[in-house]
Amino acid sequence: MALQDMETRLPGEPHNGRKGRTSIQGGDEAVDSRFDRRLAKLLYHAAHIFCEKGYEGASMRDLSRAAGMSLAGLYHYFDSKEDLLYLIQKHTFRTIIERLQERLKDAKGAEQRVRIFIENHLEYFLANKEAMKVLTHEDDTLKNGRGAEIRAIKREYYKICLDLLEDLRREKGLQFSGRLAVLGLFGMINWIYTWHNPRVDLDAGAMAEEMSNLFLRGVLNPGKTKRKIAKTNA
Amino acid sequence: MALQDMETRLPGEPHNGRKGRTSIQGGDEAVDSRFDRRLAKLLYHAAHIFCEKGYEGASMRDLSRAAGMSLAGLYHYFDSKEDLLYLIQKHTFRTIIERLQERLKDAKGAEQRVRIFIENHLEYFLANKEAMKVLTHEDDTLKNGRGAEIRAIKREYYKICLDLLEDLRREKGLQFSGRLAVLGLFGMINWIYTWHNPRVDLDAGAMAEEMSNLFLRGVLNPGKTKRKIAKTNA
DNA sequence: TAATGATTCGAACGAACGTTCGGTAACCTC
DNA sequence: GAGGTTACCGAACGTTCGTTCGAATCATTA
Repeated sequence: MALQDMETRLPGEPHNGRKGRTSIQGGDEAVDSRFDRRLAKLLYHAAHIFCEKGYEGASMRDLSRAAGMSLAGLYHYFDSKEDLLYLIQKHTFRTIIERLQERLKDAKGAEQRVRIFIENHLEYFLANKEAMKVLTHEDDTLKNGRGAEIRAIKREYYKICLDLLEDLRREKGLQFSGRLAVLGLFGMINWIYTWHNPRVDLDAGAMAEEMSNLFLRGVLNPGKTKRKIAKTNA
Repeated sequence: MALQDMETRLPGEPHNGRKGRTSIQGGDEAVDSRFDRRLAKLLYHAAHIFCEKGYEGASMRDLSRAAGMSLAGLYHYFDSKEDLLYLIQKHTFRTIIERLQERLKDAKGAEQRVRIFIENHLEYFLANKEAMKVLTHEDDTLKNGRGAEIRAIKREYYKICLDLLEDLRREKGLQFSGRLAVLGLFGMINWIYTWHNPRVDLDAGAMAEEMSNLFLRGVLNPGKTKRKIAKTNA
């Protein structure tokens, strides 16, 4: 799901005194109001610009230019530049988790579930490169309340992955540090935004398979390479 | 080697009309001039601030405060804020490559050499966290000439790693994509700056061993997990 | 000691920043 | 078509930005 198709803003936190969702009645599928659809387009353009110039380096004037809207007009849709980043990150994170949980529902076997985690991550990552780079690169840009909220979602995602890996460890009777495995895996799959080139590299599915193999072989195989008992080492 | 101990500025590109190294004669070990030592301290403080706030988010006034020098006084030592980032990145990159080549000199066996690569990277990374985060995080911040130069060094480092892995592949008669292996490995070891906590995590040496094991088992073990011929998969 | 260059500074420059305000146009409801 | 809300904009606000300039201080050497 791209940022353009974003769901409506939750009514919990009204914006500028504006109540949450609007235009409920009337048309058949009028779940998203005009407001919500326009906001989603703005978030999409904002993700593009934050991706290109970084959050600090991008200006609201850049966004106004890209979105074809006046500088002042932007503030009808969100409170501040910080709010903008927050909305992008929250939506992106929530969507990738939601999709993951959907896919994990009917998956059996720890190894298979880890594979699904990687595949889901890479598929969404490569299909939404810009928003995912903003999520990944502007990792600790947000401060205070908004920052804490994003960090909580991040911990939730981390925890899902950790649980999957510990299930795998239990199921196969292995020994490895869950924390190190999770973070090593995250490194592999998050680093992609720095190098992936669709004209050179595999597509998401193939990439997920390769990375899954690389990672799972590393985790699954016995630790016979311990230096002290190795005989082939100098 | 930390940024404070940085070598003298190369004479090739004088600064503000200033010639390169000075104060050659006189004292015994006067390799670094006063200028060079002061510049190195400034780069150290700058790395700290760029690390904390990001390049765009950090201001020259922040640096002037941290370094205890007036805003105008800073410009005696470098041309611009961009030059500052360039000097940090170049020195950090050159140093890590230099150290690597030193260590690779007396290393035999492809596997052992890959282990040395990882160990060197992690040791330097964790001993110089701030400069390495600036190198890693502000990856494509520099543009034009300075950016091209840093990118060239990066390619050089990448190439060293790729060659090591392809030696390994040849020596062990394996089959894997060098590009994917290099970038997967870089992901694992560069991602560290986002999570490593010295009070919780292993030190550099132990971390290098764990990551080497994880990565090497993943690369070395046969690809029996191919889905099409696997029998245990659904 | 005079002279020379290295080093540092206060003050200011113009530009760009995020945000706000008052007003206008468009839209929807009655 | 009147009235009220929503959407949008031009212009400006006050602040901060990177950088520069001329002068003052310091160290070194002639």
